[in-house]
Amino acid sequence: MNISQTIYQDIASQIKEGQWSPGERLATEHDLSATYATSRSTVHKALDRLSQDGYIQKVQGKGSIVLDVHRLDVPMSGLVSFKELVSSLPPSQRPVTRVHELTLIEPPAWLMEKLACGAEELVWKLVRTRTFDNEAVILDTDFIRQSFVPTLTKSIAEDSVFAYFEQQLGLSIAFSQREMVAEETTAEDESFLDMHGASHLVVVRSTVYVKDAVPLQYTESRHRLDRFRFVDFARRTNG
Amino acid sequence: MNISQTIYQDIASQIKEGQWSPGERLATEHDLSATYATSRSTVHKALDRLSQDGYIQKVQGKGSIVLDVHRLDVPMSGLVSFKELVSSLPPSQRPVTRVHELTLIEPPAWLMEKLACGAEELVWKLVRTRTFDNEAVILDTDFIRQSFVPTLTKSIAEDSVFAYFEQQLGLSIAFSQREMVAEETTAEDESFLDMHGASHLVVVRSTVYVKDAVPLQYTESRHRLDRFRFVDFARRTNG
DNA sequence: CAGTGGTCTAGACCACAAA
DNA sequence: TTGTGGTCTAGACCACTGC
Repeated sequence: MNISQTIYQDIASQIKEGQWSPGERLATEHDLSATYATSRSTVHKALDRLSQDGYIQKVQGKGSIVLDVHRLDVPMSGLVSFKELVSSLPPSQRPVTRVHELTLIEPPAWLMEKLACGAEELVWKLVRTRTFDNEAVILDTDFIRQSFVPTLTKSIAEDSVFAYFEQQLGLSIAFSQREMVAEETTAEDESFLDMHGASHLVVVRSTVYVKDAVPLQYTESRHRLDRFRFVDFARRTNG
Repeated sequence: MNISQTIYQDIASQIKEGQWSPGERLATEHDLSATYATSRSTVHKALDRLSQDGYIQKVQGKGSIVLDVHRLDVPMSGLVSFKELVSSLPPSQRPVTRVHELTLIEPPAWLMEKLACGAEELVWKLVRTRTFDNEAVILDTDFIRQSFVPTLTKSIAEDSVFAYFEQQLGLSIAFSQREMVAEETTAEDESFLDMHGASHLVVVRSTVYVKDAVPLQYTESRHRLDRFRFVDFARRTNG
């Protein structure tokens, strides 16, 4: 763990645990560099990230002000896997994941373009529903390149494919591009989800990349409108 | 303008203009520091931001790889005002903004909480619709603290309130918190928007803060489903 | 092995806030 | 005026890539 990361984690958890009240000022960068026996640049970098992530607000000439962080809602911004997201919920509210299809397919043309792969390369097709309160409300379809993920099982798919990628396969995710739109309900939505006659749902389409900007996975996640929620934090950057 | 910002802008515009193909490698940080007659740290910071914003992917031991940036869609991520967002569209597709209400009100309790203001402080209520292709599809309601914005006129509201805040009042926005959900159509939506009987819309609620984490404005933006679109880029952070 | 980015240092000067 | 964060420097060592 970096010095910078350590400082970030320390202060972030202090703020999350309520050791700082909103409006209070953190120790100065100068003092923190002494506390952690490091240079001010290193402290500066840590506080920069805290500011980017909404924990503090830095004010030149004044100091670093602790913000109100009851944004424990759904931190869907950033790269958070479904499993991580779910583990922040109380057990009674956790969803059930059901695997409906797990097959190797030959990618159609549109998918070959999304995944930048050839026709000879097989792709895992994974269809899952997420059930909350006995109602299936999210339909996820993943397409994963077999050249990166040779084997995939139902039990992995019921748990977390990302955890499997990172911990078992050593595949580390570099970044993702995501798009959200609302679309009309299809027959497939009707058959997998408890739609109660709703005419639309929110569709999140994303491509996940490993390093070197190589596409690993393309996912379409269809959410029933009343179960959709997205929270975001945007800062005005200095540099 | 910073050295770091200059480097960022230079390379970002080169990539946007297509001077680099996806997959190409930028000059090394060492070479760039010579080119811009600066230190490697400064170049490093600039490339870090390019990587955060999805222009490049940095790979240790290898270099900085240019990514595919046809994410010219709607860069709603980050702090982009409606006016900035619109100016990226061709004139034929630009919306018409109509001001329906511009009044000073006494804030109700829920709003006093959102804006952290007292009952004696008046608040501007601004109701606007955005019309695309002769259809009103977005209904925006803004609540703005009069203590920060003493005067507000219809012509400013038809243009851009953010530009007015920053350029005329010297109020600089520090950050914003935003939430998106889908909700049922109300009678007010029906009266202001061309809903064509749609039962739901996407509601984006946001609070905009100036420095010191002081709330300036609370906004509710209601989008007809078929006109809603959100694009996002998430990187896996290193530090 | 050489070359790359990742991190860190010890110090400098500047812009801004508060007294 | 003092103290804060913002930026930058010149250099160092490390981790990783690719030959």
